[in-house]
Amino acid sequence: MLEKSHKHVTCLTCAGRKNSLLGSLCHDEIDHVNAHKACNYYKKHQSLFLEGSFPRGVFCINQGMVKIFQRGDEGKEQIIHIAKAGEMVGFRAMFSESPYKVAAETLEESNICFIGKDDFLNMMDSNPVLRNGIIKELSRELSDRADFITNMAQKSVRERLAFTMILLLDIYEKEPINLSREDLANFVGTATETLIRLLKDFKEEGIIEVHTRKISVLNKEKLFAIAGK
Amino acid sequence: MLEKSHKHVTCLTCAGRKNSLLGSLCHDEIDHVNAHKACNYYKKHQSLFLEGSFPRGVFCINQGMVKIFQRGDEGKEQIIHIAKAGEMVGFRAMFSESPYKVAAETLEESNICFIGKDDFLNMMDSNPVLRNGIIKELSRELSDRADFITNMAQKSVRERLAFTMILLLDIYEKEPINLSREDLANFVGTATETLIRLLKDFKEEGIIEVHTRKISVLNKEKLFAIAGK
DNA sequence: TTGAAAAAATGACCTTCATCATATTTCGAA
DNA sequence: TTCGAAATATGATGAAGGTCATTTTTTCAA
Repeated sequence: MLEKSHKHVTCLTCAGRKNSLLGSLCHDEIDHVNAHKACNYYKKHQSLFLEGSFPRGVFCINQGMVKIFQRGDEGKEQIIHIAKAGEMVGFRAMFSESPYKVAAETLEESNICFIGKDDFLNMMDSNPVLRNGIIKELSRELSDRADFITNMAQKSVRERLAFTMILLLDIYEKEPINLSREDLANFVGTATETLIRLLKDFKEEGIIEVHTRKISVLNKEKLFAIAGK
Repeated sequence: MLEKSHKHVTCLTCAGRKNSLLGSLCHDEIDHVNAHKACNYYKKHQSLFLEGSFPRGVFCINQGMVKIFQRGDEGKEQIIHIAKAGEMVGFRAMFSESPYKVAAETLEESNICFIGKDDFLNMMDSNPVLRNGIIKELSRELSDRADFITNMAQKSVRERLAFTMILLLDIYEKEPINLSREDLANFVGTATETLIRLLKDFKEEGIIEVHTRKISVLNKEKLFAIAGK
């Protein structure tokens, strides 16, 4: 259980920061962020921002997990990305100076800090390493999304599930994957029923092990083989 | 017919530049780009770069059209984007410092200039407007790709075709859409046969008019209605 | 601990769309 | 201008996967 008070989390000791976009900050910059940011505890299934709302800054995940998704015409969610500790969320729309086209919601209880738009932009102006890191990150994500699109267009649901599970292995690391069947289906881009049937197949093929909602991968190689490349 | 010699196209008079990312360049900068860039005439179906190759700079389309695509496992192309005059191509992979994950090929004869990586990066360092324009552009594209993914996941081929035709209207402006059925299918993400059948439906419904390969939209509103939102 | 609601699972059915085969039209080079 | 190749078009068929209905399991709050 995380600390529920809005206790200040300091960037200095933030475990995720080292390898994050803010890894390049000098002491002065960290002090400034620390002084100006807001820290918040989020329950499971709490919203960070909604589609259509206007970005006021960026969210920095200290602990927890956040799904980034779009709602299609009939309200079905399409999950675009799952962000974990150390990742920053919400800066894409901020740069494009337009309302969010995606929404963000915690998947589990989380500690998330908020850095105001002006503070962040000023920091970017004065810190070329941060700036270049962000450009690099945006480019990398564009490339990931091209893959995502091609997968969607050309692969079967079974192949996409394997691909998605490989992604989730990176996100959950040693932990078993802990997503609702619905969220998993909305990430793969399929119906919940179809997803459940495929999970059963994977289970019978010895690829995964399931304990209620938690999924552990037993055979990563098979997943790669199914996902193709 | 375009000029086939590798005659130098000057940025000063380049029609596309005003509204492009390079619109903010001052005289000195334009002179510098002009002096250092290479201009090339490309035939139809000529490659700018291949998946897996290493970015050495950016391509700037003076005239013509370029498809950006990925090849899936069985060699089928998925078109991610179609770039037209004024657009720059190839800078995403350059920033991410990794090989191209997409390929680029002309759809028609084109004049395309090339700016070397170092020249371009130097310019970005010294020109904040250019820099911010690029960050904004990258962010905008990320948002477009999220839409693309959601469409792929949740819409029928018919709906996606309508959506794609709306995109193509913007790209081709007053001109009729002039893409092979195969390219169109690879943009929508479907089989060529399915695409042809749907085009026939659209024709019978009075939404489009077809002269051999050229497609004119007669009823944009219906397209919007079919595409949904 | 229990009972109600949510999530997961299973079955039956049917639509969409990919695939394969083949015919027809268009294009481009000789 | 013609011929061969590529692109476009059409038909038949089947599989993948979506939808709806129902059951079973899990979760969570009283």
